[in-house]
Amino acid sequence: MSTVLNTKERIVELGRGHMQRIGYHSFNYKQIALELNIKNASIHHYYPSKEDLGMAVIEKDRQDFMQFIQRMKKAPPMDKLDALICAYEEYFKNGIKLCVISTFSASFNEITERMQLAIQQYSEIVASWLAGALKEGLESGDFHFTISIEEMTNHWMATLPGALLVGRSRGKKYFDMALHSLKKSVQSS
Amino acid sequence: MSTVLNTKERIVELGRGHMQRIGYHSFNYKQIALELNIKNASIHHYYPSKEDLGMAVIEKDRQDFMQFIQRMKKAPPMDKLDALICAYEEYFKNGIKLCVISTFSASFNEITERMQLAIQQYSEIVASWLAGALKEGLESGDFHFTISIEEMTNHWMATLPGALLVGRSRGKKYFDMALHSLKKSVQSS
DNA sequence: GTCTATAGGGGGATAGAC
DNA sequence: GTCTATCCCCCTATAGAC
Repeated sequence: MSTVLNTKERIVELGRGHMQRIGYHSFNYKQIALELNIKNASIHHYYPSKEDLGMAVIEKDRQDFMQFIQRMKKAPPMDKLDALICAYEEYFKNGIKLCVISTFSASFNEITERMQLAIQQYSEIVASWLAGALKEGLESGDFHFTISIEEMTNHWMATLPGALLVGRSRGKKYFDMALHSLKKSVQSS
Repeated sequence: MSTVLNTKERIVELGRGHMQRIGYHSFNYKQIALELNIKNASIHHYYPSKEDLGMAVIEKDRQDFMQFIQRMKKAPPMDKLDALICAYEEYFKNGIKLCVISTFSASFNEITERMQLAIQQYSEIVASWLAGALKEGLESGDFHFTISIEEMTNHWMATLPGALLVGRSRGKKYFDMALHSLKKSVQSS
């Protein structure tokens, strides 16, 4: 399944990584151009404006998440959450990236309305999936918590990006601790 | 106690607000210049480089937090946490600002080492104070939780900025919910 | 589809007069 | 301290050749 990416796809992949590491606005075309050994102008051939590339990054991440949902469809609830946490551990390893949603949320007041809307919609997809997994685990007896599913969903939605931010300022120990606490939160509260 | 600010102080205050709303790099001198009815060059008189202003913002916020600590010194533990939460509610009201620590954490990979260090140190101050308040409440019987103080501290350190990010993408309802859950976390877990 | 060349704007920073 | 004027770099974006 190791797919060979064409130039357009590689631009999105590289752009996504840079944006997650340094933010949407600090990212610039030159970084990608160097890595792909092409010129700035060539990137504009695929993505005429930076907003186009930003939208493509959001869309690609959303599609990847939809595939993730599919892959985990029949997995036990705890495996679903573990897989999500694992994704965040990978972000941390690869340069303490933020997730795409928090990357654009951090710049929310300076991105276009189209991008804001895309992020809002993407957020709801993640939240819905999380709520589903939590509900499933609660009903199967795998999870034990007393707060509402909506609250627990929100708890996860806030803690995952929060852990990455804390990891940047306070280091890996506290990033790990936050994820560890998060996992425990579905086992008794 | 309503202090009249001089120009240098007003620059820091305005700069801090802008950085919290749109991020350190997106912030520029012109915005402040317009608000103060002075020219770009005049700001450079007070803060020769943008890094100087960034450092001043971090330092000012740290000092404000130290004063906050002093003010709350004799308050009951729950009042301390309430006051902290109240500060975050104010951030949300005033343009969904991020706190200063998460503002610079979001740009952590593209600020100077001096600024990174200042943010790291500031983070530890906040964490220490939080740990102290949590310990106090635990010993006084005001709080009830079973995880370690360090874990609960970290939980707060991650959730507060996480709530602001979630508030940006999902709206006030979920920001409020996150803070509400946070408050409950010291009352039974 | 990739290149060279360049337009065009933004923004940090400095020099020097007042 | 504040101004005008200007430098200079960076970055997005476009035009047009190959």
